Amino acid sequence: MSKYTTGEIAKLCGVSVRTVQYYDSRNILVPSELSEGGRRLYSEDDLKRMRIICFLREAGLPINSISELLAEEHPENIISILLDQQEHVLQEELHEAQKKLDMIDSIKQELKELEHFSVESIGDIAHIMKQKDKLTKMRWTTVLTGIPVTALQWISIILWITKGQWWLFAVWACVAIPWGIAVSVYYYRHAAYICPECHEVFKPPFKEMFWAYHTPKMRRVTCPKCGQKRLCVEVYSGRDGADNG
Amino acid sequence: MSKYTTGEIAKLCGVSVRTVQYYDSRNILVPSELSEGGRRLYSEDDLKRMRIICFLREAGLPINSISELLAEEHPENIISILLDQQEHVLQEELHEAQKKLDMIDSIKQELKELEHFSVESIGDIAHIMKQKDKLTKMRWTTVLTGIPVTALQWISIILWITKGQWWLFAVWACVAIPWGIAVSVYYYRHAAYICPECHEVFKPPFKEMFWAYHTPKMRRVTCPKCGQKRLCVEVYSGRDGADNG
DNA sequence: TTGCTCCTCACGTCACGTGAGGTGGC
DNA sequence: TTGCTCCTCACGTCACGTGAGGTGGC
Repeated sequence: MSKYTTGEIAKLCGVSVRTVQYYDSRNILVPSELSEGGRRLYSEDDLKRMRIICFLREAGLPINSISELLAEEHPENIISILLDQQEHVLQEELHEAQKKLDMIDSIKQELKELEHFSVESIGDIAHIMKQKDKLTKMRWTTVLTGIPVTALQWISIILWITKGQWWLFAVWACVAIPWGIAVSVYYYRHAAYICPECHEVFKPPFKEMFWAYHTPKMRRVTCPKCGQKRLCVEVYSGRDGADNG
Repeated sequence: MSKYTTGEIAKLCGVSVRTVQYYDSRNILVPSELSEGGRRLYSEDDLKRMRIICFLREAGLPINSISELLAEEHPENIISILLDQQEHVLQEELHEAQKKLDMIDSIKQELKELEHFSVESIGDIAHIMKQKDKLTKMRWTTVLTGIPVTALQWISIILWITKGQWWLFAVWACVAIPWGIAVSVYYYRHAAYICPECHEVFKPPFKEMFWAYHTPKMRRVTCPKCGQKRLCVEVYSGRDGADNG
């Protein structure tokens, strides 16, 4: 029976000498013999055991679990449980990593759209991203309730021109005016803006916001903190107060 | 200016009190004030900084990197680098987790096919899985080189029966016999078997192997260690000796 | 006075990596 | 004798979690 040294076992199993020593200290793989000088000597069976340990470690099983498994009289009872648990853990890890990757992609995207970058911009990006879903939902609500109103508008105009039926246009006006008011109030309530200079999150007065120049994502409003009128990124705001988001 | 306690900062940022204290000890978020009793008091700016830290931590950035980023005069220079690095790290993690999941699935698959399970079976599974690709390749080589030989066989038989042309069959025989020998030798050289009882990896004599009953994955051969004739799982073996795999 | 919160040690986590300083074995 | 390998401490990693024992602040 040939005997293997620590280094040989390590090389055969593709791990470091320290790892082999560590498994001894943890009583997971104790050498079957010691030389007179105190060196570890491993048997053929030890090597087989080490191969099993390394294989299970490659699947990510913690050494405690491996230790229990190898000590078990009836390993068939727990191997399936261990594998199922580990599968669960790994799927969690997978989702975690994927979530973080998505975050990083979003941050990169936002970074591109920023003009002046500072540390506080990261806070703005965080704010924008955390409220992104709600903001998107709010915008869709506005657009979707607008579709029937707009449709009614065009139909009524066409009917008025082609057939002289003005009453449908009157109906449209009766619907469109309350709708316009409701949507404006709803939008005002849930929108806030981030100042690109001082990074304040604020709500401008209704009148200013209503008439302000805007793009799909920005609006030209006055920051109450620095007093400047700038193009500010729109974000969702749960309440009327902007500070407690 | 309102001041926040450790617990308030923790709650507002969704972390533990210990985490807030830890960031102080690591000089990442030092409270801007201390009470007379030695309690940490955080300002509004501290809260903003904490939110940035937590946001970057959620993306998985290490606190050292966050610390450097926040200390930097021109963070725009390093934020992109940090994000790229982190993206790399996360993609690695993703692949690692996926690899481990695949392994676990394979182990589960092999477990189902085993009859008697013991700790050593795990070693067998490891052996089977590590050589799986090579074994598959070997089997495909056999099958693919066999296709033209078989095609020639049928064509020559049909020609002989329908048109009485026997010479193509003679050509087939001249090809098929060397091919059969070559394939058998090749297969014998690269196949080994695992005894389901004593878990020995061995090569039976050519003659026994050639005539033995077999299924696609198993062959009924005699284990040289325990001396029993059993259905043994076929594995790939690099050399003639079975021990040094 | 009573809860609640916060404070500082100080050790634990997980599977090793990395020296330091010394020695076995060919 | 000279390399090479191996030995045992013992500390470091990473971002906190978890008590212990004590105290601030309403």
